[in-house]
Amino acid sequence: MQRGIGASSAGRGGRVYTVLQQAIVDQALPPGTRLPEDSIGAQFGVSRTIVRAALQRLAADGLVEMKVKRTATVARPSLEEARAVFEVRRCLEREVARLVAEKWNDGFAARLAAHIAEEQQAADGGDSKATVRLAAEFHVKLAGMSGNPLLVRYVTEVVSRCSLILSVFGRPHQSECAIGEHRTILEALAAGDAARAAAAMDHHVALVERRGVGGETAAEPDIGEILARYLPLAAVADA
Amino acid sequence: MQRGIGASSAGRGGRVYTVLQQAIVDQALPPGTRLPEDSIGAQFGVSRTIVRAALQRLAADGLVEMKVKRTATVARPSLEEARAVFEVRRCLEREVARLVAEKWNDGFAARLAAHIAEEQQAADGGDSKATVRLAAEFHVKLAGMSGNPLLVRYVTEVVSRCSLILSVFGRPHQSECAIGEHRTILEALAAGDAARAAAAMDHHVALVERRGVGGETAAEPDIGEILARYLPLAAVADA
DNA sequence: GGCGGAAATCCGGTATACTAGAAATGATGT
DNA sequence: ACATCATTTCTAGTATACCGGATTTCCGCC
Repeated sequence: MQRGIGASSAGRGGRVYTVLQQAIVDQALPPGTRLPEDSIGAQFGVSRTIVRAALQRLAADGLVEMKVKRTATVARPSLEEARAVFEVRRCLEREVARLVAEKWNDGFAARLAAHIAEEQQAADGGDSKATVRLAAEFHVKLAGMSGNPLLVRYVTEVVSRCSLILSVFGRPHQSECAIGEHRTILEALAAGDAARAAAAMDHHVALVERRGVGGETAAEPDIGEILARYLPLAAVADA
Repeated sequence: MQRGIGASSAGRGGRVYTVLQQAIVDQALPPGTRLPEDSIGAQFGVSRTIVRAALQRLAADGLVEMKVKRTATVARPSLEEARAVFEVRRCLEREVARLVAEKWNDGFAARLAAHIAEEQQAADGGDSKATVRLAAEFHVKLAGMSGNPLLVRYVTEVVSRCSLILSVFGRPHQSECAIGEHRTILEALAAGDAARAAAAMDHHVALVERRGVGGETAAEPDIGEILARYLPLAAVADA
């Protein structure tokens, strides 16, 4: 599993799209980062045409913001957007759980068990980047088992956006998906209990949301307040 | 309400996108229709760059097919795709019903009643094109009332695709959305009964699917079988 | 007369040139 | 010393040129 979340289409533009998407969900490119078409094109050895197409796709996915005549930036989701995305995600993933339970077979069980083992290994090894990526892939893999390509597309999109959201609102270096919760889902599916699987999934997504966005209103990152917190340090540095 | 389903973004490319989308869901451009970038650009007085971007968006929406090095065409959904789209649509619209029931208020009631009246008027006037368009807009409007922009986007997409699907599999000139079913949904919402509203919506979408795609497997349009049906006619013509 | 291949044509993929608007930088006056 | 305005630079929007692959057309051959 070298690939990230989305298997891209066009050979050339697809590369740019995939790399950018991975970089964004991996938080290698934090929200607000400028994404000038020229420099990115130079980086990849392609023209602006290609980069532009990739950025437009990313914008459609909600991962980058493209305002007219302004340099594209990595999206900085608002709290409302975050809630909206999680709301849709819960709805979609409940359906995924239902459908996968319906179509359940031993191959699924084996694949998911292997995936969870991989997650455990990454977590044990302290590889937090891999942990986050594998957690997201768990959900996409599950969606794939529903046999519904549109559902896969939507889940992929919504999971990616959740990663971005967590990078804005979540406490850093916190594993978003408790592996145990994935195990619980797998168990419910293996038991052939669609309702329990859907409930477990719903609960899991709710927990991810709570861990990431938090129960309170948590206010937009206020630049003034942040700087104020640094004033004492500046005073020390001055002395 | 002059606009069709999607309010587009960029002034220039948005125009092309919107017009093409409308033309496709109105079945003015039947599935399989070639969409050469040059001629479309000439038509709109813009360059291929713009048209290409619009086509790419449409392709992402599942309304056009873009294979490499091949002229884009209006998508011709397969039966499996059709089922997949309806499956997701049911899931999304159930959620819409739930959410709208939660946020219900008199303004919503008035707006929906007015919309349904418009539908009735179009149906009475025998304007089948308007009837179809208004039926689709009912669902998008409802989604808008959920207050969830992502949900609106997904519902819009999925409803558009359903229109296209019905144009392939549905009997022609059949009103897809019985207006009575819309009224039933409105009543359930007005009664503040979220569960009943969700059920009514689910039932409605299921009916739309049944009317369009049909209950049986109905097999892909088999070119051989279709031609065979014409053989007797050819014999007569020969005589 | 229908079939297969070569030439001509069409058309999509990509790079690039040009324009103009936005942001950054520096100059000028109070 | 600061604010305002001019200038310069950066970069997005769009058109267009060029290339190569796909499609069609047409001609000669069986």
